[in-house]
Amino acid sequence: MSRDRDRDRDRDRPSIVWFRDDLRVADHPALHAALERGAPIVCVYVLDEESRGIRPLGGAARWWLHGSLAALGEALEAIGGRLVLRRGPADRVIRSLVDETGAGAVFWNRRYGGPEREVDAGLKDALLDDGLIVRSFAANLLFEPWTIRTGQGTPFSVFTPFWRACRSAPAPRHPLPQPDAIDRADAASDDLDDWELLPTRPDWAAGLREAWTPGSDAAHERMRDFLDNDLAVYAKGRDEPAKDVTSRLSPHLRWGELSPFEVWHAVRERRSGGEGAARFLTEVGWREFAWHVLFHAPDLATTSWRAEFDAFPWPRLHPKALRAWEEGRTGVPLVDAGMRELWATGTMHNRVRMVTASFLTKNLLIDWRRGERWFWDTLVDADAASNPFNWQWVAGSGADAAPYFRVFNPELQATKFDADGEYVHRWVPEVGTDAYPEPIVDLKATRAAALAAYEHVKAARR
DNA sequence: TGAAATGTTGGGGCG
DNA sequence: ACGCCCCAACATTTC
Repeated sequence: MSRDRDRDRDRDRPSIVWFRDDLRVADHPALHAALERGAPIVCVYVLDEESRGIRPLGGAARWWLHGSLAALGEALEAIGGRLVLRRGPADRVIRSLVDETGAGAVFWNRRYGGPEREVDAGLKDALLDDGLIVRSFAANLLFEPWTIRTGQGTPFSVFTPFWRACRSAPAPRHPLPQPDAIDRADAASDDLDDWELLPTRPDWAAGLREAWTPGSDAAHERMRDFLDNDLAVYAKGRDEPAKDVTSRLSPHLRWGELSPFEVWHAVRERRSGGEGAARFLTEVGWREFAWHVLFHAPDLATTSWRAEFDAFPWPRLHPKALRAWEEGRTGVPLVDAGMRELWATGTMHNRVRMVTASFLTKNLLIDWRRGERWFWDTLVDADAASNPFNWQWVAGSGADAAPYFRVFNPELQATKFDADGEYVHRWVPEVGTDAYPEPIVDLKATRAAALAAYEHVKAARR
């Protein structure tokens, strides 16, 4: 810190704050640091579809990003700032922005995906070589992935001890205050509409608009609503998809409209929430665990975390079966309800995600990567860690995964968690009529076939 | 954060 | 009164 101060001889040269998966103003350490530095600030977001290994955003994600950037722009303008939009390879874009503005410092909050870390590390080196101040901050995870280690010094591969270690680590810091004024430096900006993040032909986003409001204000409002009304019944109600008792905070966290530090402390302050509060924080813990695992296995979206799963004999893909699953036409009511909810709203209830994923990988015997891709394209909350992590969890190839032989029976799951059929009828109104098709596969027979195929994995382990 | 098969137990009907 | 059978309820094992 003091070294930075010594270096920072030109303290009137602007600071650049590079916004990424942290589209908020409150509890934003990089912005906070820039304000403390004192020089005028350039706030920038870079749409990077070119850097090596960066995964292109899915359609639902692009829709969300548009709304979130618009909201962030307004939030910054409300305190005298402005959001500059640029497009291109991030290292080149940021460096040219430094040249244009004569910036003396660049601040950002850390990313944890493999390709993103490479971009950031390369840029940091280049900027330091040019004599700039460069600082990165912990903002989007409660626990930096490399700080949580087993007694052997290795990364965790099982959730429960991981979360126990987190709980005994230094407590997450308190959120930073919301800034009230920004002294801004100007730079040319793209027009958000020119990025064409929103769907046009066809406009499939009507259901998303109805279900969601991207942006930090809506995120904070949703959190308060959840804590006030749902936390008390969360522990029991979270498993029933017809009840709207889940937090629905995942996309807001995905885009950093809300920080996990804000969530952590808001929940802790309502410890009277009791069982619901503890349970909800455990779910936040699974998010942390997914990033911990991804940090140590950056190719999680393409490679089995358990190497022996490479021996799994996935049959040749039946495109019609995949398509039926994607479109909610499998003839299995709970599966179709979930897939239709996903397509319509960009989200799916957690329990139904497990059921639909189990059905794809075990009843249809389709590689989990296919499902992961579809969810990546259609979910508003898919991130580089949670999406592949949870797919591998269901498939059995992942860290602390459900054993492969755990096959969900969609009919039994429906009777257990949607007993009166409310959720199914909401999304599949024609169920029970002639208009609804027979199941495309026999649940019992395909379950047996999946278990038989799994024998190859067991053999490979030996 | 399974499901199904298999095993065990105990109440009650019945001859 | 007693043994036998059935079967639900629950527990354990297996995949």
